[in-house]
Amino acid sequence: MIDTDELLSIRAAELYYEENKTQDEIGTLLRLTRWKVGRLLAQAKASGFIRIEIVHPRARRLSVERRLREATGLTDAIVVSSAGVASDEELQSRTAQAAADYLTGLRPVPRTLGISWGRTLHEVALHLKQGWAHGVNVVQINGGVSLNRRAGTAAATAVNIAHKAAGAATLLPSPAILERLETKQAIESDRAVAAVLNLATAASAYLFSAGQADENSALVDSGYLTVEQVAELVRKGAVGDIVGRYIDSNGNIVDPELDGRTVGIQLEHLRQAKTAIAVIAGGSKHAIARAIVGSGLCTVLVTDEDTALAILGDEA
Amino acid sequence: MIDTDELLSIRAAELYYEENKTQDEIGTLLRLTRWKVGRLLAQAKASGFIRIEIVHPRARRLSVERRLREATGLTDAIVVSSAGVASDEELQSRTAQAAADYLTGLRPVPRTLGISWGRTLHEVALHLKQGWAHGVNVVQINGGVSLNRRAGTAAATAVNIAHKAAGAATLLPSPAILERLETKQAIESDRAVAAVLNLATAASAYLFSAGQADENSALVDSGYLTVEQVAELVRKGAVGDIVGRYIDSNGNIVDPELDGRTVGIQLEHLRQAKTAIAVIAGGSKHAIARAIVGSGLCTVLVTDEDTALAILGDEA
DNA sequence: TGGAATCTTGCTCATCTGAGCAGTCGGGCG
DNA sequence: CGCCCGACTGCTCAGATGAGCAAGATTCCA
Repeated sequence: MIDTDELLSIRAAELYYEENKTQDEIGTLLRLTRWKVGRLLAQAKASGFIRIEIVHPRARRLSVERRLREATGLTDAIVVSSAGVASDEELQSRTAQAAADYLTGLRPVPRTLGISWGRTLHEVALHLKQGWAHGVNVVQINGGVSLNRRAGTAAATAVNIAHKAAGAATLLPSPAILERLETKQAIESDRAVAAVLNLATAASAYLFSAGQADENSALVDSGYLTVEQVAELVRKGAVGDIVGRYIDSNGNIVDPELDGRTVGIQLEHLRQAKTAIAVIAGGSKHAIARAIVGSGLCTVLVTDEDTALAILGDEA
Repeated sequence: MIDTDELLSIRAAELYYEENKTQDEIGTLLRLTRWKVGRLLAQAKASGFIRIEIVHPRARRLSVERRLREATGLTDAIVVSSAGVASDEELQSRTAQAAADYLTGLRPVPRTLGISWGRTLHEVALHLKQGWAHGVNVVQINGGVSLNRRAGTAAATAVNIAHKAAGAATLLPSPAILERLETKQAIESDRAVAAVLNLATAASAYLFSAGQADENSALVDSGYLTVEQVAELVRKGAVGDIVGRYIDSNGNIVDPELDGRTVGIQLEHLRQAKTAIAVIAGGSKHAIARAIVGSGLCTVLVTDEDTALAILGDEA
């Protein structure tokens, strides 16, 4: 009987959703009352036999967002759908778009926005529309790329975002990581750099991404770290970096010595920020995303469905 | 504006389907009238952004069935959903189940059912429930397996189906293909064999599957044909076999000489049958399925979604 | 076997939704 | 400049649907 009911609910669902017949008609066809049909349909939905998917690059997964907010205490969560996505690039592009949308709708509009740099942030900048805000000043919160061909992308991102919001960009004129602690301290005490760091500390909102801890890290690409150094960090428990600082799965600094040579705001500062928006997408960033959210490094997370589910622990 | 509308329709769809809010509530949230929301939703559906799938082993695709009936003139078409299917075995099992269901519901109940044999038919027999009908006699319509370890499955299938319907099974005591034409003629003129063939010709309904033309064919497995012989048939245009007879994509016999040595009812007879149910599943049988349906060799097709779409020419 | 507890069924009623229609807006053309 | 056509909007109204309820069926013990 229970088996018969299940089969009936499937037949009813077919007629209802595929043939869009009315519950009444289905009742006639299946020799049931329309109430029974309604109940079968409800049962089919409850059992998860009916899957409704919104297939669109800008579709979000509100139910996952809600679960994330409830499970983690995030102020806000934006989860883009992975439905019908072929490549990781597509996923990152969708997520960047969503971050741009979120930033555009953010109220109150931040007077000063602290940003990191990287491929993701660059893409967010691209997706922002001219005039997305008026008079938002942008300040870099960690040392930029300056060692090789990538020189300038960090600056470009900040300038781009500021420009589109009719605001000014303040760049942090410093490498991300210095070789010697003394050099780092010297740079930080330089008046120009110190001023930028002060501004960064006073930002009304932060926007940043994160990097996975492997040979494809942006810090390796930029020449700040070697593949071997990253491997060593992984051995020590690193899952990825955020504003240039490597953390483990609990959100703790993995290598204090290295961290001491890294220029930018402190993680503690991010933890206390009122608005800290993390934008993280892609299969390789599940671990770092989980670490960031788990240790309260952001108040808002913009990510893709798979990453969100990984954070929630629903391995699918 | 058109872009804005699309985005709005996605937002509305999220709220409607994921959060199941009422159109009214969505209207309030999005600052729209509820009629506008209704229209956005309709638009989202029409644009195909909303995909509703019924995920269940016994789910059917009624819309595809209808298209198939209309496009081919089949009396009936049963198409099982491929949603969430991992393996070809799963697909074949679902299809066999559907065939069993169809047979059980078939009206008028056939007095005599002519069947072929093979993995698919065997599985259909397994899925039939004890007492699926009362007093249906089963007769084999083509020569059975008898050369090797598989001996007996053909007979078992027929006996099983008949037994579960409280009827009698009549076996065709002959190999499928004979080496010499004379032997075949001799066998056919044997009184016992001729009687069975007569009975087969008079069956009120037929149920059969089909085999693809490659080295995995059941006829190769059973030792009736060698891999080389099948390869040769393919060269001549064979796409598969039905009741032991190889046909090309137009439904014509590929090798008349071979066909002359094959024991069983004629294809012409199947073409004229009032009820001829073909059960065909799996990616490797698209070509033979298309040939059978295209040349009117069956009046009812039970198959999987992918095969059905292949027949319709919607390469997905 | 009796009887209570639970589940199922068919119903009423309130709400939700889609079809169709008239008023309104905007843009193109005389 | 004004008129007309088409698209869009908000509405009425009827049909479709879900919540809640009471009666009937079923189960499960004692």
